[in-house]
Amino acid sequence: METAQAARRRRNSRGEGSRLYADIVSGALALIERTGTDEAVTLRAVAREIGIAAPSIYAHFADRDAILAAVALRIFDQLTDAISAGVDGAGDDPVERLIAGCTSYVAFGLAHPARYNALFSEHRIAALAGADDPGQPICVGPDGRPQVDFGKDAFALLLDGITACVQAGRSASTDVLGDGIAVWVALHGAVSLLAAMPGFPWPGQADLVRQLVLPLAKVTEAS
Amino acid sequence: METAQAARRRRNSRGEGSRLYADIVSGALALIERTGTDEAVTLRAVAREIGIAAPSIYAHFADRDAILAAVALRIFDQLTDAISAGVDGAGDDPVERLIAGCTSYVAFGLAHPARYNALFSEHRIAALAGADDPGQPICVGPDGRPQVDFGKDAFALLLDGITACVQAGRSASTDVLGDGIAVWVALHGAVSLLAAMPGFPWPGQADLVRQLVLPLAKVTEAS
DNA sequence: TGTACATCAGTGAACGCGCGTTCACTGATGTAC
DNA sequence: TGTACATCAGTGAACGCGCGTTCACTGATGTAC
Repeated sequence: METAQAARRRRNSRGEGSRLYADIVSGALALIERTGTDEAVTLRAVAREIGIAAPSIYAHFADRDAILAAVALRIFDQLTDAISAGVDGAGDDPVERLIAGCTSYVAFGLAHPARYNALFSEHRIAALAGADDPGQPICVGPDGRPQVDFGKDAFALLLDGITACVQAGRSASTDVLGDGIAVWVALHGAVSLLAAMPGFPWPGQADLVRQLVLPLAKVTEAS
Repeated sequence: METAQAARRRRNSRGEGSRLYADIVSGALALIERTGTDEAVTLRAVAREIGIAAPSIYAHFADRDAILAAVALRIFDQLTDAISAGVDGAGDDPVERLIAGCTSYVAFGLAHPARYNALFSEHRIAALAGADDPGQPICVGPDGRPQVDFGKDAFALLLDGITACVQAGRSASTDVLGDGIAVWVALHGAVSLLAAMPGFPWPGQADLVRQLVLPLAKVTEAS
């Protein structure tokens, strides 16, 4: 086990205390990446990682779950960027752009399983009310519990992709939201199950993505 | 937090020491069910739960992961039974039987999220070599790591369901194994994502299952 | 320009807890003679 | 049939560890006068 700790960091100057907020998130992310699981994120481990005393965390986060929620928001940004990059590199055909975005989603999840799992760990959502980043998009769900529009940007990209196919006459979808949910569910299943059962003889990533997305997004043959 | 502990259990009589094996698995399962997560399964917590001293566990399990692996095997049996019951109660139409089995899978996962999550927790498979139940189906995966044919029975039921549709002319599948994998991936995604994001406006379970399974299993209209 | 002071951004020691693991042990029960 | 003994199925105390959390504190820095 890693016992080395970061060199003591320089104290932030006055008015910049909130920079520690970002450092704590980065430290937690580094721990997740290095250990492969968010179980490694404890207050003391994060403090060790970034070279501060453990109680200093309380100035910025109510508890461990608040840290993990902030980490999840950052990872969702990375995921959204990866999808955008995949779509942008895929040329003009709307079906190929949709497939490229979905492939990027699955590739991100399988290339960074620790990060991907951290997105969907238990009780992540309800904990977000504890974080103190004022820019966080916190809202209240239909059941009155605090909720964040987690993954909204990534999901919007998916809906855009299907809509573009419909407009180009390449998808028979009459319910883009419903079909988008089905595609998202299937892609999440692919990442989750392939990561959990690496020994199973899965088909290749690219084949699996096409096999899932084309029927669920109701893609039709090119005219 | 629960501090009560089970009454001290009666010592097993000679030659029946292995009954403690089953009691440990039951205790771990009860902990998972009560707390909602397999993080609650520690050697001491399991010992408290069933009224034994913690070191007694070492006679039957090498470590915590070995317990969780045995628990997962038992849960897979429960899941398989639930699917069978769903299929058996669905009449004669092969499509409806397939849908019923898939619906039972999703319903089991959402009704028992703690149990379902325990099936796919990290590193579950590699740990199985540590359990001492002689009847355990341990084999070696293509990468040389120990592996169990986890969920084999449940997956076989799914393949049977698709095959029956093909034979009745109700599915256009030409690759039952490949399409079965796609359906399984999607069903797993449904359970996993709906459980992780309860605040999202998901469609109803029955609708979602049909939406996923009918296209992925290449089900055709009734003639 | 000097200086007292309030505030910010943390520190360091200590607490009590549950954990995995070890060790020597105990007491019932079956078995060899 | 009796009895010594080996074995089985555990126990109970103790260890060292990392954890969350508390408390009083420190030292640099900006600001009012």
